[in-house]
Amino acid sequence: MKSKNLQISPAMEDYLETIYLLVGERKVARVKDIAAARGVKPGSVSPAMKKLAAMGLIRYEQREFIDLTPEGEEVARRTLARHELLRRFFHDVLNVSQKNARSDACAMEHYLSDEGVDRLTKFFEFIQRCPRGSKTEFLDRLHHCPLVNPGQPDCDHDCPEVAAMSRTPAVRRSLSDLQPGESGTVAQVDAAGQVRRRLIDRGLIPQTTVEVVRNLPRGSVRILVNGQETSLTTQEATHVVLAP
Amino acid sequence: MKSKNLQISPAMEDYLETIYLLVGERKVARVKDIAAARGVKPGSVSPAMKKLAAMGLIRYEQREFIDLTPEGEEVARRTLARHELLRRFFHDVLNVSQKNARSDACAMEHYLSDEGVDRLTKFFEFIQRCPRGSKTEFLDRLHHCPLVNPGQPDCDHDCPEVAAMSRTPAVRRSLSDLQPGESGTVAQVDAAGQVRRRLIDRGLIPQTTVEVVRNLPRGSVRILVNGQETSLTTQEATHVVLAP
DNA sequence: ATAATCTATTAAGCTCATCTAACAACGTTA
DNA sequence: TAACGTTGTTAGATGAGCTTAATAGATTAT
Repeated sequence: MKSKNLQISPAMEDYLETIYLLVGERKVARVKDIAAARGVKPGSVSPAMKKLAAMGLIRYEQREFIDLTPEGEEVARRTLARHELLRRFFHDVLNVSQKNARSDACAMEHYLSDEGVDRLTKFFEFIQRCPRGSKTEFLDRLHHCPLVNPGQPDCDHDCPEVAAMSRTPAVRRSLSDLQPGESGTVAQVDAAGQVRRRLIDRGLIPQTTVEVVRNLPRGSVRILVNGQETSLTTQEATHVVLAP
Repeated sequence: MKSKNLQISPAMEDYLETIYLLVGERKVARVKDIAAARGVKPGSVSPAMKKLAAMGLIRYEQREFIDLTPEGEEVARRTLARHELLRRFFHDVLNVSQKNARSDACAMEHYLSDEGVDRLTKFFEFIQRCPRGSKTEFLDRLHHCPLVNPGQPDCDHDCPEVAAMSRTPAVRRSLSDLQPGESGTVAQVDAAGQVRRRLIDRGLIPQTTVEVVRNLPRGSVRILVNGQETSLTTQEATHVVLAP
């Protein structure tokens, strides 16, 4: 009696999820289909099925159709629920492309804690029910806010921030305005493409505190982010908008 | 010249991140410290350091202090930025406990796509800059909304939803009100603890369409969620609030 | 019924990340 | 300088998950 039942691994969860979906759409799951769906070879699937059968998660007789036990179905559904939750968050809330939303969700579904599931669900409940958080009131603003998405039409014709921006576009404090020793809080990374990525990758994300350590020759600054020093060109620093 | 430089693995990213943090707080990273920080044995660290050195990501002479190369530092910082982004989202936005926010972020940081990073950053920029999305206007409401967090004081004394709720608490349509053949959209899972988890795990998350297939004896219903059939007790079904 | 074809299983071997346990280098103290 | 304790390295083993290639069972066509 060897109890190998420590924890179910991401790969095994994926197998269960795949079987669940296959049974749902084609009534039966065969080794070949599972292999194709997961992008692995059939030779990998057989031993995995044995294992799942030994764990009591699938019903599996050699060379027969594969089906989930109630326990396996529970795991599959739970995994799929996490997947859907994450996929929707990335796609519907953050506007990430379907493809990336799906693949991000696919990898992260195995790691999201129960508490995370619960709170993410609450988030959707709020979006759905609070009039101030509802689709038009929050998601549309998020997706169309000209402060964050340059070129978008004004989300709200009485938004003071947007008005301030269009009247005096220069009224903003950026990282390049700080003197050595001064610090501020990042409000926005006002750049796109490579520059944006580079700045974000250095930890310059909103609500982070950043301090200018000293100015370097050749138009660079030495900064302190998350307790670590890095250098930035002054050019790059102008794209880091600070909170007032 | 064997090019083993396919992709950097999660474990290697973790090593780089750990070294980065150690160098930041103690100036030096030693094998022992890295092992302790990652919760592995020193015997696992040495070969990993060899590998990272071969990839040009760390500077490493046997038995000497370990340091990141500029390339390694870039990877470490990028990983850490993802970590912070996710951690903050879970903790600050979703109110997940520090502990879970950290561990969720720690596992997911390796899988979040560039697009996900970008959009999550945009989300924070919006929260920070849009007056309607700002801390008081959005996060506080999210965290204190009595619609979603029972027992919280009213977030806003003229919220029509909350008013409706307190005047006529029975005015709501739940899954148990549907007849076989009818369907609806989940707005909220109005339950806590085990019941909530069970319902969420079955895919009953907000914005999901659910159809009642038929009533079963013994007070159960057969439902269709995400193209799959499941059963629920009528008791459980009453906790699934549907959108009007 | 038999051959051809498809599908599933098995065995051997690979990579990754880890462990344990023996061993080597170094620094400190006696 | 000799001995000891700390730290780092190495070798060998493990386990998960995968591949490939050979083999075995089923199904279909002739």
